[in-house]
Amino acid sequence: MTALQMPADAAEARAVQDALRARVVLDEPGPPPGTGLVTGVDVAYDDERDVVAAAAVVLDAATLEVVAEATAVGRVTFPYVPGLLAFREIPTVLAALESLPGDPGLVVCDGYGRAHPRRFGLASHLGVLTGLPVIGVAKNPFTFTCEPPGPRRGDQSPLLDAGEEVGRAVRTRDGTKPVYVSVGHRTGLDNAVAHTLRLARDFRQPETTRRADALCRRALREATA
DNA sequence: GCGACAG
DNA sequence: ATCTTGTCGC
Repeated sequence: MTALQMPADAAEARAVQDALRARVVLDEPGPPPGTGLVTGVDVAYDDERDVVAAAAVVLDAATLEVVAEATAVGRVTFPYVPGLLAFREIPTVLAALESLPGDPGLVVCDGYGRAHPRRFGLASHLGVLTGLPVIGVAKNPFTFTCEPPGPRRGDQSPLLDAGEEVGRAVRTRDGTKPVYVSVGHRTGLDNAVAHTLRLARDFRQPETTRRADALCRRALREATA
């Protein structure tokens, strides 16, 4: 496990990303969808008090039942800067992941992996630091472009950065806005999309994200109260 | 120079 | 991310 480097400013943060990018593994397919464990991670903030809470929720990939969960609370140590989200979220997310009783399996996080100005978004960063397979599922296209996917669940279209496919817009529910999937670490894009569709069985967002979102909000509320 | 911009 | 009521729809 590589330690997180906390840069002093944005320029240093970009340098860290450029240095770590070479460690991303893109030639592994990743765990087969529907088997083993999948872990959702998410973070909630109280900007008034500078408090951040993270949650990691482990699901059985076949049944989507919760099998373990952990939370961590910390101080905000980096501002939100587009392209540098990882430095704001990762310290507390790592603490939550390390509190889990066992192996997390595939990690699913909010935001992007390869779909990033320097090809090193949150999902890539988290993957390199932990060594785990990680994918990113975001709720909007960031700075990238794509044709709208077809209207039905499972329809998808490439997410493009100057003509290069950096992710996929995926319709997880008929007639609802797509989600944006990209690879973080040790996972292929087609497999990441397959995982996303299995996890988004009942709602637009993956069940991992929904569970982690609810848990980190609760942890923040309890830490702040 | 200006606007846009994961969470 | 977060601030926030009611409201439309399955």
